[in-house]
Amino acid sequence: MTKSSASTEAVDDYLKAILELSGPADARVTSNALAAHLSIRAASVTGMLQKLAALETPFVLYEKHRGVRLSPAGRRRALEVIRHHRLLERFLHDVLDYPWDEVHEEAERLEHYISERLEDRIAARLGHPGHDPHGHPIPAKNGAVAERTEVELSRWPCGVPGTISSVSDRDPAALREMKRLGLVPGTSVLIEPGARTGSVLVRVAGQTPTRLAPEIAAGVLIGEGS
Amino acid sequence: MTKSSASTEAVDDYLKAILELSGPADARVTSNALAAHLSIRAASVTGMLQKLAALETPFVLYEKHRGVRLSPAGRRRALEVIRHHRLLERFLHDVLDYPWDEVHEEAERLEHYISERLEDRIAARLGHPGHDPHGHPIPAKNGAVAERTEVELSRWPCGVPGTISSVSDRDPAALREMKRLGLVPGTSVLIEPGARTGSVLVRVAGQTPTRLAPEIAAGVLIGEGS
DNA sequence: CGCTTGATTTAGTCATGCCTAAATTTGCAG
DNA sequence: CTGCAAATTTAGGCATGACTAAATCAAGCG
Repeated sequence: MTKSSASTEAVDDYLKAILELSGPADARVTSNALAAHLSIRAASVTGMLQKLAALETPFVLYEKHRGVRLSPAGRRRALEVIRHHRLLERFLHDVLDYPWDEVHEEAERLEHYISERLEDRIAARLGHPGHDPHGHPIPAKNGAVAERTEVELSRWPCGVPGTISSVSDRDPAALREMKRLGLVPGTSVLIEPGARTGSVLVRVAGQTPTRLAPEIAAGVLIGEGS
Repeated sequence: MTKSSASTEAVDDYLKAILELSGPADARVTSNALAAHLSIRAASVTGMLQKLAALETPFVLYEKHRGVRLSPAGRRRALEVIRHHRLLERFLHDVLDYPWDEVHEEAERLEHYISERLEDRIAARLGHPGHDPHGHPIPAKNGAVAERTEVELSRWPCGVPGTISSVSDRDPAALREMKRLGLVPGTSVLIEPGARTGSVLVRVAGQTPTRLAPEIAAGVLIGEGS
């Protein structure tokens, strides 16, 4: 008796993790990578992947020892949860005045529990926004996600003006630091030449350049724009 | 090793049920009553009550075969969850335009997952309301609940003007019916004499009296007021 | 080609919370 | 006071989802 669908918090988290780790190329994701990302043991991952692949409508395509990829259903659910997350962040930030370094944790919990109805109401209330407060695109209801042409900050050429596109929301301290430096999505910056160990020298228009620590710089995407 | 605190969705639901069933007199609640209220088996209730009573800080006082009562900690948590629920209902209704017969279900799910922080933001945003959209009082953060002097509609004396105080939110159809009849909290009404089988003849100021079915009337509280 | 090493899977546990079936207790009628 | 019926508890299971320890697989090296 293969189980039907339904989706728990744990399942949602696996699907989101697979989507994030597989990248735009939809590469296979290893158990180890998932275990690290989810902070659980690899053995637990294997068990779950076997279940997710054995569902009546499987959420993943799984070949033992070769990693997993999302099935269409799995991708659909993952995008739905990400949509919930980013809409919630936008909502908490815009309507309830949450500071942008605090929205992530709350959204991470609630994303699993809001109904389709609430999702729609929030989106309507916000005017169907395209991005969360950190600059990440909000998937549409049909799963469409805006193209991402941005690159990591450390890969942007020196001397070419660019615009901060998004900032990782996984580390509140990093977000506070970015805010302090004025490096919020939409900000125009120049990369200055300087010693590289992953760290980056950034200049916000008209200000003194600042050095960003590698952990922080790694979470910043930058795109074209004056 | 007795387990510490933490509180799951299931635990919250038990505590809320005990609070609701024990009434203002804080009477003991039987396993059977809980089982019926929660739509689960009595045997499952027994197991859970034993756990809730064995916690490092017990949520209930439990004597086998004699029912349970909430401990101070249990009461505190129950009131917190009810506060979440009613604040959420108010919020969904006022800020997100949910119809009043739909707020209950959504709030029932979310009440377990909102942080203290979000609770506070919502309360602030609403101006610290005292009642949910159905007229039920919202417990204060310290657990204080407004006195309830109201009585069931069927117990209100005929001919004495009263004001609809609250309407049970457990049945969406009943709520729609009440809305249709204009019987929302705050409405002034008169009870007309008429055959009683639990049903009630109500007259909203200036209108023709309507007969309320017993299931519906049972969920309505009425108090003094023109 | 065989081996070592790291990645991965299997096997067996545990806690949560629900269920059924089988005691057992309680309380009320006679 | 007895005994039955209803309420309640015990015993034993199942599903979820995590963990540890012990296989096993795979991949690169010599």
